[in-house]
Amino acid sequence: MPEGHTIHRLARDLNRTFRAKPVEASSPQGRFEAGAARIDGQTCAEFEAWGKHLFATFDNGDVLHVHLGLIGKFRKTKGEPVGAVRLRMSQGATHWDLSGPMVCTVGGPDLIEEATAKLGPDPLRKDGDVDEFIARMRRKRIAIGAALLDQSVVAGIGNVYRAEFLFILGIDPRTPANKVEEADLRLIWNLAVEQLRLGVRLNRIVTVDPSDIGAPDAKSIPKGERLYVYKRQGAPCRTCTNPIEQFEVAGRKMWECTTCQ
DNA sequence: TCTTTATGGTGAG
DNA sequence: TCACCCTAAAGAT
Repeated sequence: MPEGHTIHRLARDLNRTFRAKPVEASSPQGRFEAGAARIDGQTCAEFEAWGKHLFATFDNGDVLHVHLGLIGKFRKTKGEPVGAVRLRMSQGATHWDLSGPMVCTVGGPDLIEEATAKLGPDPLRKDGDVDEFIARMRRKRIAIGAALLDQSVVAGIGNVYRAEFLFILGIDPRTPANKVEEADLRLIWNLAVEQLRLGVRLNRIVTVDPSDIGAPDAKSIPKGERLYVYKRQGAPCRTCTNPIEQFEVAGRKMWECTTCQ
């Protein structure tokens, strides 16, 4: 399920299957027949991610653009398609099935530039720039809790990470973005780099520090203990035991500990 | 077997 | 701010 770490992990895994190899493409569901036909038989140059956007470039310059949205999935399988599969990409007996994407289009070489023009820096990309992040935050009067979801400010953070980052750093989500200290913005960026990288490695979001709950490492933390505040309304804060509160920021559910933040 | 929810985003009013 | 899009899994009955 997709925040930036999911998409970067997908790019990595898809490259292992398809990079420099010819691709078979089809649309079992039938809603992407023309697009699938256009890339069918082409050789994949590379998959790459920018924030929550995923791109595949082919040797002839064509580009596949995928955005999973809230419910999209891109899964590896050896079997027949299950459910509504918009796009199946195959290499030998290995298939990758895409279902429920918000965006699935094929275009020319300019597609990547067009799709990323409005995106802010991505903490997982080599070209991700903390000063650009700070500059974009400086221009925002909206709450920091809303700004972290704004993909034109920073690309790849979603509803789980924003709640968790603000808890970890003890920042009130309602603080206007342009009033957050530059030092704190730097801390947010650095935390995003660290946490999203961990998310890619584990292929899941784990923000809790293992030592906080006596676990040997992040990978071994059981489900239900991996997050500090997300979806934990009423549960005791892992730091101060006060109940976590739920409210809304930018039209999305948000959780916080009013004592720690 | 229902209904609800979801780690996202757009476009209309 | 709201309706809406896409799909599947989890939760309620």
